Amino acid sequence: MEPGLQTPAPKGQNREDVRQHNLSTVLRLVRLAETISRSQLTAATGLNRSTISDLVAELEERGLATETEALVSSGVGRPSLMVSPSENVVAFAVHPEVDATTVGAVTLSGKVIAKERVLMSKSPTSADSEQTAAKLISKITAELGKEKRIAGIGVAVPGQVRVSDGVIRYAPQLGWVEAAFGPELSQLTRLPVYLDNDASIGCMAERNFGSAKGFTDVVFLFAGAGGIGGGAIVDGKQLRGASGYGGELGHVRISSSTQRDYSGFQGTLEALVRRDDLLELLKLYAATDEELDREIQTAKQPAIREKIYEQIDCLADGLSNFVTIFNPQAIVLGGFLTSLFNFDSGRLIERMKANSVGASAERVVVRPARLGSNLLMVGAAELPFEMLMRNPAGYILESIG
Amino acid sequence: MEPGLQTPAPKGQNREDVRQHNLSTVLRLVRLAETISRSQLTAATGLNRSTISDLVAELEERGLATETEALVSSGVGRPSLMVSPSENVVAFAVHPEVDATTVGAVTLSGKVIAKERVLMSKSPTSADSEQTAAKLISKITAELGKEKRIAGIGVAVPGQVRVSDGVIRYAPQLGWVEAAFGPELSQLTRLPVYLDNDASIGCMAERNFGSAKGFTDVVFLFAGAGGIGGGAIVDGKQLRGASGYGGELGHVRISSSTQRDYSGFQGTLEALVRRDDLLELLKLYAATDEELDREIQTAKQPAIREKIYEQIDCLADGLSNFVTIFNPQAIVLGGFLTSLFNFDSGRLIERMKANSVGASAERVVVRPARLGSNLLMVGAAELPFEMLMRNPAGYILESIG
DNA sequence: GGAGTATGTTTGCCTAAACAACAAATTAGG
DNA sequence: CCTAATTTGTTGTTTAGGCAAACATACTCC
Repeated sequence: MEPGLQTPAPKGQNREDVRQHNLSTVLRLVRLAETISRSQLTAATGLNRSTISDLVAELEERGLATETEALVSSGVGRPSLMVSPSENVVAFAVHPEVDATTVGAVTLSGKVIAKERVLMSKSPTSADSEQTAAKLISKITAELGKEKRIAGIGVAVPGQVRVSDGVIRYAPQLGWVEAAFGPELSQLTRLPVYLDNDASIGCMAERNFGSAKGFTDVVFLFAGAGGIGGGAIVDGKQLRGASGYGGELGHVRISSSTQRDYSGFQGTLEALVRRDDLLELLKLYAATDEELDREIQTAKQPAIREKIYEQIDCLADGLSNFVTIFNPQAIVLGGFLTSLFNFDSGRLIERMKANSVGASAERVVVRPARLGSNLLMVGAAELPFEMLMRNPAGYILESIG
Repeated sequence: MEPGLQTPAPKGQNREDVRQHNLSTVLRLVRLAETISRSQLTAATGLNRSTISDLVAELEERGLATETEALVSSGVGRPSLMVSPSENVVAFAVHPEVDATTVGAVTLSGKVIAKERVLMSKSPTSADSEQTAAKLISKITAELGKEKRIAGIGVAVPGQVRVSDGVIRYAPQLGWVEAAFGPELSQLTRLPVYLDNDASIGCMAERNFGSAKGFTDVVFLFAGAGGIGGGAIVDGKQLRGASGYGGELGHVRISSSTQRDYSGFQGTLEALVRRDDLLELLKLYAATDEELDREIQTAKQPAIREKIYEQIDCLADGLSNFVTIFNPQAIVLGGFLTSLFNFDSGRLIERMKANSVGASAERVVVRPARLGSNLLMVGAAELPFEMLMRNPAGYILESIG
């Protein structure tokens, strides 16, 4: 074995793991379908009727799923019982930004049942944001029914995260370096805290509940004030790479331009597709995405339209590369990129297909993101829910009070 | 569910699957280590001593592994028995090219025990190559000992393959379109045939037996006469994408240059890093990789050195993107790219790191490929071996005679 | 050569999935 | 409305296969 090698880690499977795997599979299917009959579960898993019965019973017993009678009959035979994810299992989502901190409560079924946003003084420290988040969490907790149970906290970080220990390695807009946000928030709230990069979280959210629901191979790009973030799902799993920093699609070089992006790289997607450039041309300062979108869709001035087309072309070049590399089923565009897409999706897609390997381009669909302002809430909550789903029987949910 | 959606396919796990999974895990570990003690297997898998004993016994019974006594003792206690992959399990590798067809026989342990190359008349049809391959296979089979058993045939295709049905979709250099190479060769030989793109196969070979052995996240690039092929291993698995055409890393656009690659795409890695350009400058025509390498390493003329540096820089830009996207543990360079690497690896790596996300670039290693002329033989044989390893108890090996 | 230690082997146990038989709830058809 | 056909849920039994414990074996160290 050579140094630096990660564990080969094809761990053996014992009997308990089988149960865990099957519970996990069933719970994932239930969440994916929102509501699904027991007979559909047997068909989808290949497990025996009685085994599904047993597994669903265990999920129900643990408060993770609920069974109801079928509303509409589906033909001949005894109607099958319907299974849904429990509405009483909740996770908190935290999104620290430079001007505000947002906290939400999201159910296992993906519904945002509470959301609070607090404006922050200029450039908060990591500790500031942690305390604000902790306060909001305790406030929201107090308003939740006693029957709810908490899976944990997920944090969407605008920067690089060391997923292993929950430390924010570098968040340029916030000015945080090596901030122990995860461990500290966990100490404040006495809840398990999981962190990830905001773009990765958005990608997962759109895959699980948005425009790319159920797909196994997805590319996600999001443009906001801080540049372009990206994420990819490869064969059903988030692309992370060896140390967890993979999928930084905004920093992919697509041109010889010397224009730099917010991290200083030249000719990258982020350097060439810039929300700020359009805002400046439109003389809009501090506009929301909605305002910017209105201006773009109704733009008349040739100079502005030309700039928009230029950006669409650059975006298309970036997408070409991702199609060639990933051969995805879907590409999801969020934030400001949605405006570019809506302005002339035909041009975008045509140019994308012209410059990518044909076999891969044939089937890919390009779509705007669907989750809007709930994107990061839903996605961040997926972090603790993912932990729960990996081991439904072993994961400990915190009761309220 | 929406049309075009792939099966969510989180299949349930029944009892037999556990046995299959464990046999598979053990066999993979045995192959990875070449020879490994039973006690190391218990440690690596987490399975019980008696379970490992049982699993190894089954592998031995099926002729997939052999047990020997330890040669050197490893300290206190009873010495553990050593397990190795069987030398009697063999797969054939086929590599059809425009001027020749090569067939090899490779053992489960990754040794090439026979190799035959037949020159072809100008531009053979798919049927020509199939027949040549079938003849070589039967010739080699006759020379193999009767105790050998055949896992099947793997074909390394210089082009796009529809892995699902073994049809070659498009092989530009050979001029084949929609050629049913797999089914037809299977009919001729009465053996199972699996096909894949040559670059993907090279990637897998270097990961399993070469410079990237044991790594979980690898980028592989190979430059030959036909351009640049690439492949990636993501989280231990070959990157394929939704329809199997992913990982075409040579066609990734890295510059605004209008120079076209062999598939007509502008500004791609393949368009800018060209073996042909150097051959022309060096006035070498039809040189082997070895000859070209000698000329490159000893190049004195400024014009030539400048061209080499230019290509190194372009290669570095491509690698930057792959580092940013994949955050791999290793990048493996094969064929002509090895010569560029050896000419000035410092410059290559420095420029690569300067233009990629720092956190990902920190740890990546860049290495020349190690398997040389056996690359595609070893890699193609992995296709049937992979099938065997997925289900060691169920996969049928053909006896000779 | 005896103590200590790690591994191989054998036996019975236990978990969880499969199976079979039966009960229940629906549709279809007269 | 009643019966047959069909599908699903439920219950008790069977079985595969991993695990633990007890014992045997082969090595090192003193």
